[in-house]
Amino acid sequence: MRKNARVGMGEVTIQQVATEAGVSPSTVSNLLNGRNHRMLPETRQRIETAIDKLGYRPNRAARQLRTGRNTTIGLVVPSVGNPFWGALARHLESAALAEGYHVLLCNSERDPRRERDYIDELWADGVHGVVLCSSLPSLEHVLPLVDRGLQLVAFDRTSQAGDPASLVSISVDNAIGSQLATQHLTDLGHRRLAFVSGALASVNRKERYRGFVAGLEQAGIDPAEALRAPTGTGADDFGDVEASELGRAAAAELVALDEPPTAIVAINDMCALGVCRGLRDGGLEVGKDVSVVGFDDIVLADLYAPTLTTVRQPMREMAAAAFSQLRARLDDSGPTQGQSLLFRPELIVRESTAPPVA
Amino acid sequence: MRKNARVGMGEVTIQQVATEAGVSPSTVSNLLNGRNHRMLPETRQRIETAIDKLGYRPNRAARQLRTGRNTTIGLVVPSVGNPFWGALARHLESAALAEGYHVLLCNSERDPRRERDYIDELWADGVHGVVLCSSLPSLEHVLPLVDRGLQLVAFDRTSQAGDPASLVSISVDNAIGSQLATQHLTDLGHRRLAFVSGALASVNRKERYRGFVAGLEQAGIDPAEALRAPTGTGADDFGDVEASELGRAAAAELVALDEPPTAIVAINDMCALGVCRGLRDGGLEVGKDVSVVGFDDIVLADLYAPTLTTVRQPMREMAAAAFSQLRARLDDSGPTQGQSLLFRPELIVRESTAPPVA
DNA sequence: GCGGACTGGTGCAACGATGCACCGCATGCT
DNA sequence: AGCATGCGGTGCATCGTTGCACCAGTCCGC
Repeated sequence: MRKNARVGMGEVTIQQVATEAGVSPSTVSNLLNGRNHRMLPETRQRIETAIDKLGYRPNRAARQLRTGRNTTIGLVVPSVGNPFWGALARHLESAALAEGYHVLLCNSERDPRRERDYIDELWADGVHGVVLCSSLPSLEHVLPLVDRGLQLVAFDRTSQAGDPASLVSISVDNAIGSQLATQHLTDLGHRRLAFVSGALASVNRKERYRGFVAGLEQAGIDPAEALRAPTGTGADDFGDVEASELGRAAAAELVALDEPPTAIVAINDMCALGVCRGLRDGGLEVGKDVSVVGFDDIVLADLYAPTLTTVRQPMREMAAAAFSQLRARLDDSGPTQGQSLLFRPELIVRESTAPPVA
Repeated sequence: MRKNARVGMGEVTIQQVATEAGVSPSTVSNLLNGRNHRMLPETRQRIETAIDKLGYRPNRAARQLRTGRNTTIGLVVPSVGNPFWGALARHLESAALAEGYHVLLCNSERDPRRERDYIDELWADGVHGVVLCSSLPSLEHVLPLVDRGLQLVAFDRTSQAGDPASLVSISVDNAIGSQLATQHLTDLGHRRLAFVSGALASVNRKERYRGFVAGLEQAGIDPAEALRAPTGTGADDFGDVEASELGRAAAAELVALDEPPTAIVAINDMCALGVCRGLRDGGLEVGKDVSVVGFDDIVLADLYAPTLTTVRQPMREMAAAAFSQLRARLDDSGPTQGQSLLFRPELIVRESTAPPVA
């Protein structure tokens, strides 16, 4: 038996496998790492039998220490409590699993300091590839590690001028998405629209607003006449539940106007759900008195009452792309050039939008 | 400079710090591990300066290889895409972070094989503590590793007779929760209730049903008269979005009855949302014609229209407990006894429940 | 019968951090 | 003088895996 005294400790080592199979550890290692071109089939067989019998699993820490490689990637999101990020986490993990990679989960809670600390920790863990969902316009807080070789994929954030050269950016085309949403509303006959969002602090929020404006212009509506809510939102309006609270407050504001909008474009689905709630509080019926469009197409969009018209982000594909980009850079270890992937959004029409009543 | 040729590789070692500070690696290690009772303040200072200057972070792989310890715990959930599990992931990660631990995320997608493979992988990674959210009544598929020393916390699953002795179970008291929900409905005057759920395959589903029955009995209603939907649900009805689909189908069934129920207890919130949708499809108004109660209190319960009356699970506290239990067992490395923690659920009354119309 | 190639493996020195055993020196006690 | 004790550190073997360098044996060609 093993000499280790602790209850049934079962860390089987390559050495034990080697002994069991009557070969040297090197040979076992060779087999494990596919260097088996010059190995007798019977030797191979013996080793495999020994591995099965002992239930051997290579120790990752030792392997990583030796090779410097590893099969863990980091995922930094504002909060997995938010269904949108939850969906990303799920699909990313799924893509990673298919290639034998693992995902280390980090919730930044939208705190830049936490975001940065996490990336430091990941680096210390030997994680060299991270999918970062940052709300911050600048990535300078992680630049030192990128210089040291950290591979970074920015998700839900288009690339910016100051970004590191090696950065990969993955995002839906926010402007187009918003424009599709807006166009859908104007096509239905709406002329009095409102855009609901917190401060346009992040890149993609700005883009979405840009798409909204473009959509209006296309329909011959003066963007200056369009509404923005909630007003006086220069402050920190981040958060998840908060997004819906914000939508609700915005809706309350809009309802109180002399001439309320007949259609509302919300910055995302959570916000849109809040808007719906706020409208209902104000005695209006969504999908009848007022139309509402969201963004993201989270699971609940199709569950809500009324079901929510929204702009879908192809999450599965985007997550898969994030992983494969990361993986390619991790493997080749060559100084690959950064790039930007913009996915095409899709308008999903449901019940929350309809022609204006008047 | 460093001899490593790869672009600006920045893996600073303890040796470099030692050289920089003019001491031996052992001394640096001593400081790092709090063995600094016999160290000149100035020596300590020199080392700290060197660490800062070089931006040194201990290599976890090396540390783990040497000590056998590590600060990563595993989390296996059916799917983080589901807001309920997303919330758990978030809170668990938060509790772990506070103590310097990390969370490795695994989506089992409710596949027992995947669940087991993941736990194997985690073990190979040197992860000795796992929070497992299994839908399976039996844990035998992970028993071998538990015997080898794996610390397991079962979440959202009360302990069972066949469970390993060291297992910690954390769950809300499902029976009480369901009973509270049912009692709330009978207090409102409802006499004709239905219970909506997929197959009562898991432990907590059975418990919830038991609470429902208990609630009925308490109100002097014969449980035999209560309805169950959807009918003929012996099969696999797992999944997330599926839960809502199931609720919707069940609602359709119930609406079609000669004497439809006036109140519905759903197995969880996602299911309840589906029920609401199905009722709406059938022309009934939730919170007026029919009352609906959910379970979990996911974020969307308070956003839905109408807002959902539900039974809240104290997720933050439960997640914190899961982590601290795990941590205690990981640190002491003593053969701690297993235990079962049952949290008190709380009924959250919102708009989806009201007295019956008739 | 000697160089060269091939075959099926093995030896060994790392990777970076750890922590026990131990060191030389000074001081105290009897 | 003789021994213990405290101080501020250091030396070294070790964790499990890896992969280059190397080896002994056989076979071939000239």
